[in-house]
Amino acid sequence: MVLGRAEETTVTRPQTRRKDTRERIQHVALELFLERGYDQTSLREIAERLEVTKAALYYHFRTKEDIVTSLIEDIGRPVDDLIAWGQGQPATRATRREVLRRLNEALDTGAPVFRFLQENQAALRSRGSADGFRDRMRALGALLTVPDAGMVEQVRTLSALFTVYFGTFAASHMEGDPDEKRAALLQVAWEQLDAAHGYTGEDGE
Amino acid sequence: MVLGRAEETTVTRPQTRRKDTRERIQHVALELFLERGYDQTSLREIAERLEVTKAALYYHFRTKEDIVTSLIEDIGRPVDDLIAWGQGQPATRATRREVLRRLNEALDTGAPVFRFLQENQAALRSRGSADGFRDRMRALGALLTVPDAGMVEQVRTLSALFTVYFGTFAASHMEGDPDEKRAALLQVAWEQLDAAHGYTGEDGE
Amino acid sequence: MVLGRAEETTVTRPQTRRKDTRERIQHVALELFLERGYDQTSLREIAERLEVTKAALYYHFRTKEDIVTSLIEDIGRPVDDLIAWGQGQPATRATRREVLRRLNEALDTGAPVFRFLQENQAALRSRGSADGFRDRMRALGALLTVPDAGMVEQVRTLSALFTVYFGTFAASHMEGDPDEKRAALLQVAWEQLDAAHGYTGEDGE
Amino acid sequence: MVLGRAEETTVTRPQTRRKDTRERIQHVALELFLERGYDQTSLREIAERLEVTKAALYYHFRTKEDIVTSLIEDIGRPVDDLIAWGQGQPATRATRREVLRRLNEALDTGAPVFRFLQENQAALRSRGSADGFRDRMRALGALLTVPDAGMVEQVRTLSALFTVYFGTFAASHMEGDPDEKRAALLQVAWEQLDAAHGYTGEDGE
DNA sequence: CATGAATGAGAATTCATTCAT
DNA sequence: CATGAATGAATTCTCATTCAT
Repeated sequence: MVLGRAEETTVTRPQTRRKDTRERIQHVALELFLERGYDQTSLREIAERLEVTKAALYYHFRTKEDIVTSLIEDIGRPVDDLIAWGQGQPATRATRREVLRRLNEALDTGAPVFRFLQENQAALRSRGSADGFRDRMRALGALLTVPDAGMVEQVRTLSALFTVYFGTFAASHMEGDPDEKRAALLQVAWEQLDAAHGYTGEDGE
Repeated sequence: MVLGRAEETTVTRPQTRRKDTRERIQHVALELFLERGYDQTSLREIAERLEVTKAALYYHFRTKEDIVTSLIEDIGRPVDDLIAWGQGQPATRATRREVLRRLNEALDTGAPVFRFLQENQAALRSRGSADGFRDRMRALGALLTVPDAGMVEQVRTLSALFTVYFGTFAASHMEGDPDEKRAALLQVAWEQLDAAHGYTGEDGE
Repeated sequence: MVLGRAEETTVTRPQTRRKDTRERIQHVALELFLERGYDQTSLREIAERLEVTKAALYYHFRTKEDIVTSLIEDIGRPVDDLIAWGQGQPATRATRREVLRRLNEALDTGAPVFRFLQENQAALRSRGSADGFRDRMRALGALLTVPDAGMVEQVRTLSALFTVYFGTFAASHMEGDPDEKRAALLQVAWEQLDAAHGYTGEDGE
Repeated sequence: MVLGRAEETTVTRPQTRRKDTRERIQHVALELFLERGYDQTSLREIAERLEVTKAALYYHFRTKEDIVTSLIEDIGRPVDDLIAWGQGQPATRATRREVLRRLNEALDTGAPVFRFLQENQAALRSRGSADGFRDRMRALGALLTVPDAGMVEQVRTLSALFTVYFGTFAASHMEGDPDEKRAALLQVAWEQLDAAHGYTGEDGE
């Protein structure tokens, strides 16, 4: 988008030994993984779009899976941090609201990778790449509930999580201002959270 | 060669196939697609698990994609019916509740295929197999909203749909009676629906 | 098409679905392994010389190593039989002589495979394919010695084994009648055996 | 070169390389060639075990084959000297005995390289690296025979050579004192030599 | 209905080698 | 002396698909 200007003059830079090849690979790989799916995306395609050779990819990543792993790590860390933070806080309404708010925020940044994980679950499962991810989602869920919650309360909590999580993906297909949409997701999720915990607005926790 | 005659008395089950082979293929294919992902599942594996040859699969299905298509059709029809029914009804609270109730029900039966679609989105997209599915989800969403709804109301509707849809998958990992879980999902989704439409329990629509 | 009679002159029979492809692969593979070494021989080359596709090889053998394994088994069995036979016999001079005689004979038939094993030891070791072979040689050696033999006696026995074994390979580069060469190898080996066991021609065992 | 000053105080051994890097490469290469075979050993592995980069190897050796060539030359020269010496001597019993004695000695020193050549014959043949070696063995054989020898005599000579040559490798797997084993090999080989030339211990040559 | 044999295309990966710095 | 980044060519292997029998 804001690239523009410099773009035009550079036509023949394939030879330019770049520093950022590793990141460029991650970027293009994610792009293609989203377009065509993980399994459908061959390293040849990634290399071609980058105008390097397949072997160059192998200089930077030991395997195809390694590329995916590096991608996941980048977004896994923020979520891990969030979980760690949440576990260190008292289990209050404020904490739960903050957890959802931060998740809502993290999803905004890492949306493409999250979507990739979401849409390629089966492909990644066999490779164990995304298994850690499922655990993280469960940990987040745990932060939002109370242990002795009834089934309906649990579902309401789950529902709040889904609203933020899946809502982010669905929202990208909806019209409207992105920030406004995000805010709406969070608001609704918060309502569900309050419903789950029987918070009516009168009594605090 | 000299089979014929002895056929009926045969004790060795290999012959048990015959007419229902087509369904057995669908069954095993779905099983493997869920275990290892669509792309990761080769026809060889399907054939092996069925104890037939690859070539035998080609007698029943023209291509690998055909298998998936047949699978989707089986569950697509119920959803199509649901959509058609919904579109023929007045846009009342009762209709919307019934739409969710039927979806909740349909998911119970067709859960494995839905999950397969869910987890293999990326793999199927390229082949156009599941695109029709996304459309169906959108059509369902449309049945639940009103045209001039605000963003928050839309999100609440979406949230209701997610609760039923994703909740079904998540619930399979939760402990508790399946029927009770299903009922809880529907109840929460209905609440969200009412919230989306500002229904307070006093005035009907 | 016009196969039958014309068979001999046929130039274009690639399409003919043959029965003996498996054996033809083994044959050509061994040929190439001997010419260029195991690692240097690619499946592409084997396929080309056979005028089939690489994939055809994989129909008949699961891996490249499997080809080698199948080759070794063919000659391993005769040697195993020989060892088994030897172990069932009393440890007399006659038995030892017979062991060498049979080895001399087996080598004549399986010479190419033995030579292949001999010249590709390092290449095969890592794959564990030929390890069983080393064991067999040792077992043969054991059949020829007595437990309490002195070092010099052991060396003489070893020497007899080497004469038959390595002599067969070296002999192929020497001029002269093959049968006569084989007989000479055996005669010398027998002499060494007698020397090893202090047999002078007077006293039997 | 410009290292100098800091040189002495260095504690971190990585620098310990320097001048002897070439030899260290030869050493590690031989080690790996023996462990995994020539073709199976990649320059990457050699570099890794040496804790240098692949490119560093190329500073010392033009190609992978050059490494092997340098290795062979190191042991080829002693054998060449031995051949030259033998050819300059009268074809007496004493000369032949001395040839075997020196070979026995040379094998002791250069055993690993000899073994490498022995176990990688096929891999090296295609590259012509070891062909010179086969010639050398033949030249040695020629030094031990007389031109008009009968077949059995020739075999006995060959046998003497094999005893020293292959015996050295086999002996490394046998228990006992190395020097004693070597002596035994030479003794037996000498006996075979005498047998080949009809030397009974009465009449000299 | 089903199989045995085969193919053509393409995948991931590895290797020896190069060269600007 | 040595490295980091890259390449071109090859390799093993897998897959969906075909077809004569």
